[in-house]
Amino acid sequence: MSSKKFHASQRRDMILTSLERDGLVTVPMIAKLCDTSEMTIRRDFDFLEELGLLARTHGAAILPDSPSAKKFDTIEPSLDRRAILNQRAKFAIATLALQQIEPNQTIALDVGSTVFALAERIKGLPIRVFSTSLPIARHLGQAGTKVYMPGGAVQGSEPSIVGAQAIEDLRRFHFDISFIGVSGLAEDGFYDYSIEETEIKSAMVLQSKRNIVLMDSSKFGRVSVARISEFSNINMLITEQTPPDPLLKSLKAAGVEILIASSVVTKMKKEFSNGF
Amino acid sequence: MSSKKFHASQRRDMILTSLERDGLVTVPMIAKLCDTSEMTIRRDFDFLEELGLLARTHGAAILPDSPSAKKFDTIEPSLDRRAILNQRAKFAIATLALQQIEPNQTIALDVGSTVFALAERIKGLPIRVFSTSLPIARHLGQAGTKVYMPGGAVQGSEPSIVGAQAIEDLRRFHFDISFIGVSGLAEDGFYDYSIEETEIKSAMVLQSKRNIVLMDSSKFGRVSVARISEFSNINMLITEQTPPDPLLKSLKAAGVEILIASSVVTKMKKEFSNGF
DNA sequence: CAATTAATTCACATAATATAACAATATTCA
DNA sequence: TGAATATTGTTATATTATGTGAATTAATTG
Repeated sequence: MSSKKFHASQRRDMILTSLERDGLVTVPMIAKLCDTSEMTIRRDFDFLEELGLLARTHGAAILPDSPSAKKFDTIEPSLDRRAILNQRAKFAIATLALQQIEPNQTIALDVGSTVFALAERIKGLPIRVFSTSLPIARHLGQAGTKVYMPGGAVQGSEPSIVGAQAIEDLRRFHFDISFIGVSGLAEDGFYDYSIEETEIKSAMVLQSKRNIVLMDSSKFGRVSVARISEFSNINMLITEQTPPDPLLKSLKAAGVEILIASSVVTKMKKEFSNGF
Repeated sequence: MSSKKFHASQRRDMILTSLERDGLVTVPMIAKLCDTSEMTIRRDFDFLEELGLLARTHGAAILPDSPSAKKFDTIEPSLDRRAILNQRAKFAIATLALQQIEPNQTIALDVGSTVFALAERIKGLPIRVFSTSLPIARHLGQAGTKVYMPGGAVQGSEPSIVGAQAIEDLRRFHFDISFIGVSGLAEDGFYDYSIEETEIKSAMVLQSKRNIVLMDSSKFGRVSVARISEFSNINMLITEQTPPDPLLKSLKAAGVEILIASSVVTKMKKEFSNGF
């Protein structure tokens, strides 16, 4: 009868389909289904795990615990991957960040995967959102939350709006809180590796009552190309590990409040503890 | 007997047709079908991959994870599917559209999957691009082509910028050509199903020397909520099938030039026939 | 906590497929 | 037409995917 050898892509399709349907697949299951050796299926599992599309356990493969990664595969691969990496930490950071927001405030969201994690949790809330990030605007727009963007240019690796026009547009807005993503933290301030991005971020900071930096600990001590802001303009830093001593001292000296997010996932009664 | 050899374009057509039908084609399959060597088919696969019409894997070729489809629609798989099916038509339309562009022009790109197909082919060219579409801006930005966007709001199902601010920003620009995507064509003009979108499109039309509508034939005779423009403002319509008679007559009466894209895949000497 | 069993990894053999270089053929165009 | 160009076919070589069985690791149980 039909010689039923499938190609790699077909097998992987079948794996993902079964996985979505049943929530769990075993190696022998798929091996029989595809009429192939178990080793091959194991290698397929490895491959799909690399992409974050499934998680392996002993004896089976299950859905990955990455809610954002899978559903929104419109996200840029690079961002996508970064987001998966420290997803737990980012989620915890976003949770703390969320608690800083109050109803009917106007919030500015910068670019970056950590800020994106916050955007994911923000949807549907009664707030006004402004962002320079294309993925964030798109994601929230799709979810029914209106997002305002400045005009300007999209250019370079980051999917965000930059340039003189964007900065000028920004000046017409005022925010209750800006959430800033950064790529470096040194003793004299926060850094980013793109000059265009830092210009925007700096402008954003100036238009906000409060400025909160979101960063995961991997960026501690990293100095990038350009400085976004001195510590004195930043009111709060939310991260998931205590910064090393010299940095900590500088931050505290400048009056930056520091929140450490515990990555332990706790169940919350409501989406908010602050009365939303 | 009929061991007639096919021409390259015929083979490529057969490849794409098989691919659309089965979702996967192998080199030996097509080689037998076309009575030609496997090497030739591999070269055809390479060629079609370059154009983004298929994706190669070891041992087979599969549907590309259609950038145009995926990026436009995060949730609905059925829509996704349709986009893949019409991909060839969109590609052909985009090819003709490309030939309307000349070096150093300023081009406005509207939203929609057909316009996105054009954006995909535009990258790297020496032109200035303006767009209200988030996916297009992002895609081109990533590819190194700078894109200007208006400020405004992102809201609703379409990932694009709309609203009063966007329209105001638009008025400061002037374009050599606007490429407009539409969702309906009736005897009295072009239509779209979102009122916000039509406002933007109309504004865009007013800022352009030439206006070119890109649409595939599935939209013929479909009337949506709001009219974008009368025919008289549109200079050209590019599609892949001749519109039915009443429409055709109205279009011609209004002086709209009509280009019918042939979906036969042909090799081009250069990326452009118009001297780029 | 061994002892057992199942699952996984590893290393290697083999088959399938891809690539590169060049020869042969067809096509184009002056 | 004949030279120039592009396409196709052939072969040898490299790369990749898969299968097998032994060695290793993790879970289970008495």
